[in-house]
Amino acid sequence: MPPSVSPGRAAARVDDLVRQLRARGHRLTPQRLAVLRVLADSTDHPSAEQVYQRLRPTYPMLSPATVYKTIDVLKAMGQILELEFREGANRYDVNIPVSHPHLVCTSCGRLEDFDVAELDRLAERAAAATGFRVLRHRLDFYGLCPACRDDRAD
Amino acid sequence: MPPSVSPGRAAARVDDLVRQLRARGHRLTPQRLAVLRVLADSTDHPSAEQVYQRLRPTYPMLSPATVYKTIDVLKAMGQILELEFREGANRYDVNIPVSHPHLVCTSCGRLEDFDVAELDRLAERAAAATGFRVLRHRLDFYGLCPACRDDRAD
DNA sequence: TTAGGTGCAAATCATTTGCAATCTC
DNA sequence: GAGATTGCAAATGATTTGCACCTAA
Repeated sequence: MPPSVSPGRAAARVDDLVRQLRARGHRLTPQRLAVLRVLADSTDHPSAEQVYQRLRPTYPMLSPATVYKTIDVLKAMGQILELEFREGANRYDVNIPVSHPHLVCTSCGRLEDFDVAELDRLAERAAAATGFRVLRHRLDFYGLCPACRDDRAD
Repeated sequence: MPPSVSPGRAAARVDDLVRQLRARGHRLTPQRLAVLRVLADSTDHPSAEQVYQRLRPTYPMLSPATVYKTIDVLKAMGQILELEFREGANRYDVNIPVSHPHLVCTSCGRLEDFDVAELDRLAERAAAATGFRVLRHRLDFYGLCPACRDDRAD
């Protein structure tokens, strides 16, 4: 069973997203609502494929393309954070849709948040030093999570 | 004309890589040497395709697969840093083959180094706080480089 | 009624791989 | 001469897209 956020918070986030979709003239289909619910309920940064797999038992008619298209709409609204990976699928976070650091286990794929207060200051410094207009960032630490570290009997 | 490092430094790096290849029992073909030279001579973090294009005039017989395979060997030796991008090609740095921060222009693809002294400390803090064994990291700031910022008439 | 949405299947595109021919050592 | 390397072409795999049908508003 994948980890989830408190039911109340997830529901509130879904309501929030539904309101924003409607405000943009989007429709609310059962498939789209189901995708929103899975995303809002997850803390493990699922891939599109994982969202699809979690919904298949309940929505056998769902297609992967619909999951991707729903994610596209959320991206256009700036309401989902996409973590791109060339090998393996992209991972998503609809609960904290702005740039923030992560720890990534290169063995099992576990992906968790990690707070770094000074990041914004670093971004400002980078902008000032180079003349770039910095709009977002990505800070990932890659390695082995506790479980995978122990498996490798160190 | 792509930016390049000082001829002496690039040549020394090529010599270094050639030595390491030989030590591992690899052979030195004209194609492979040419790829090493382009990589060592570049500061703009070229993609495999860009390496291929830069060599085509001089080595019309070269194939993209050979560029990829040479990069694979360098990866196995830990002598090249690979920056993965899901959309667009991966970018490479053979001159500083360890994790270090970058600024990335999302408009023109410009990619340059940026030093952040406190990063190692942050990595240690992340490791201590979560139990992960942190092996490498990635810090990218995304935005508009000075030229692209001005183009958008702000 | 009518855009927007869905789902299938085909297309995309950087990268990888199988394999016969060709080189380096 | 042996084994690594090359280059072509086909395969891969996550994601995107075209399009006929459907359905929420």
